[in-house]
Amino acid sequence: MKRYTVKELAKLAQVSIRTLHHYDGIGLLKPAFRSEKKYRLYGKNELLRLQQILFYKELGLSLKAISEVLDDKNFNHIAALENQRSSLLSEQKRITILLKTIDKTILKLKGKKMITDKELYAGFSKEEVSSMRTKSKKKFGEAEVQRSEKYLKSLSKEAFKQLQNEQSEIFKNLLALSKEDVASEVVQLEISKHYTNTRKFWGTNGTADTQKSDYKGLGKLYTAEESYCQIDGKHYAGLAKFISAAIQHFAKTQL
Amino acid sequence: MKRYTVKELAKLAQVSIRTLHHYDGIGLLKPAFRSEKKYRLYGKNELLRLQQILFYKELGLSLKAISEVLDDKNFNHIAALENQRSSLLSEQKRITILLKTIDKTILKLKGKKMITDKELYAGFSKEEVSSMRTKSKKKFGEAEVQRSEKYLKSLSKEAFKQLQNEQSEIFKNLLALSKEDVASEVVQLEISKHYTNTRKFWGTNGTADTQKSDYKGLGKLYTAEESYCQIDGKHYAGLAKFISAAIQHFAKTQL
DNA sequence: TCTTGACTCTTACCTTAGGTCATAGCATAT
DNA sequence: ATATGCTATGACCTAAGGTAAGAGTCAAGA
Repeated sequence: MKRYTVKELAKLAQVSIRTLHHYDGIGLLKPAFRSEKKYRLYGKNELLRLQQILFYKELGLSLKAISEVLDDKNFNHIAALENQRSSLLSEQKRITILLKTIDKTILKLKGKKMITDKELYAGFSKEEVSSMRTKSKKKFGEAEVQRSEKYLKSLSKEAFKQLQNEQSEIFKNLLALSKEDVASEVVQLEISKHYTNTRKFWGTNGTADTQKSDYKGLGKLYTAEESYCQIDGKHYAGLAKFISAAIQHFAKTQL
Repeated sequence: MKRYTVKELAKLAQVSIRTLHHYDGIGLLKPAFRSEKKYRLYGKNELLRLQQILFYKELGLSLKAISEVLDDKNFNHIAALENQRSSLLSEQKRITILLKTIDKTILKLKGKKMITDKELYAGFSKEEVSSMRTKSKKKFGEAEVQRSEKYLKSLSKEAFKQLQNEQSEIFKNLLALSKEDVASEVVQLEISKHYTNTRKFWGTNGTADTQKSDYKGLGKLYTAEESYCQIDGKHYAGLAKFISAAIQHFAKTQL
């Protein structure tokens, strides 16, 4: 007769060893017997029972309920299943209602505040954001990118404009500080604001990755395409280079 | 400005006081201030916030997630809602699959073992069982009755036949004992078996109610309609009266 | 004024289904 | 004999409160 150790049984049934310990503890699945050294040893019957347990668990029954179903030979499994079926049905109904509610709420919140794509990319070029997203996809996967995309698009006009204004404000401050050392505290403070603000545009603020190279890349982009750091549509000589240098320093020392 | 104590707020928002304590503890909903004696006092803003909390909770967000949504003014509620929406969608999909699985399993288990109505009422008259159910409904409510109905119908042919056989066996034993005193131990032991078995037919075995009057009613029915206690289709003079008397005694002394 | 009942406070243990250590005993191959 | 791997038990942790104990507080009636 084949005997399984905890590890073997766990692997066979795709559960953790802790789970087997737990089931033993609550008396849901006891080993066929213990070795001399108290090792748990399971047989075919236990494997079978474990599979039944997992089946009922998948259907959402609690371990206690499963105990009752499996141990009461007299009682019929069908009753338990029918019971669970009706629970699942009401849960399904509940979720349907919740989905309707959530959709209505979203519509209401979006209302006329939904910003257009044009407005979305007014602060950053479409290509720039698009490229950032492509890179992000490789790092974080499709789902995460879609999440942030949704976030950006769902920003209200007001919030988006505020972001733009903040960015513009930072540029102005930096312009005023453009005779300072790029490594000076005052300049680096502004850059730190710029970094945070930029990540809000990217929809990646709050994520673990500091995006060091992305941010450095943005700095270089400023020198290559000075139009990106205009202030109120006006160009200021040397500003792009100054900001870019400050960004490189920030990335090197902070990220 | 209106101030609410824990009890008032709890009642207003239909939550427990413990919940308010908890929300305070985790910083989700702090009282506007504390009285001199440390009593929590809430204002309108807190009521409003609590309502928002409950809304999101209803949608299935964790308290932690709710904290984040409500506290990050910068962050948009829509993102959180969209997120939750997709969670709910997959949950709905999962449940649909589970329901299919459960239905298939039920069908398989029932297979050809499902007993027909004809078989179900073969041992007891349809009217009798039906009347018992109607009475039970008043006592226990619809849900409980449906549960037991399911149980009865889900009995396998084998289990059902076994019940019938046991009932028949009891009648035979009682026939053999029909010269004994109805109050004698031997007779009362058989009646006790009959009682348990009958409650299995009724699907009420295991419930708290002893169904004293129902059971006594059944005894009287036996004398009124002797066909109910035939053995293998044969009628035995006086048997119904004997059993009925024994049942009355059992009900009086045991139930 | 004292007492009683209703209310409040904090502290703490309990619930599910295990996850995640820590510590120690056992097994096996080198 | 030792290194590696497996096992055991015990303990603490999670989410969202329920339940209860013990003590302080408040308002009303005697």
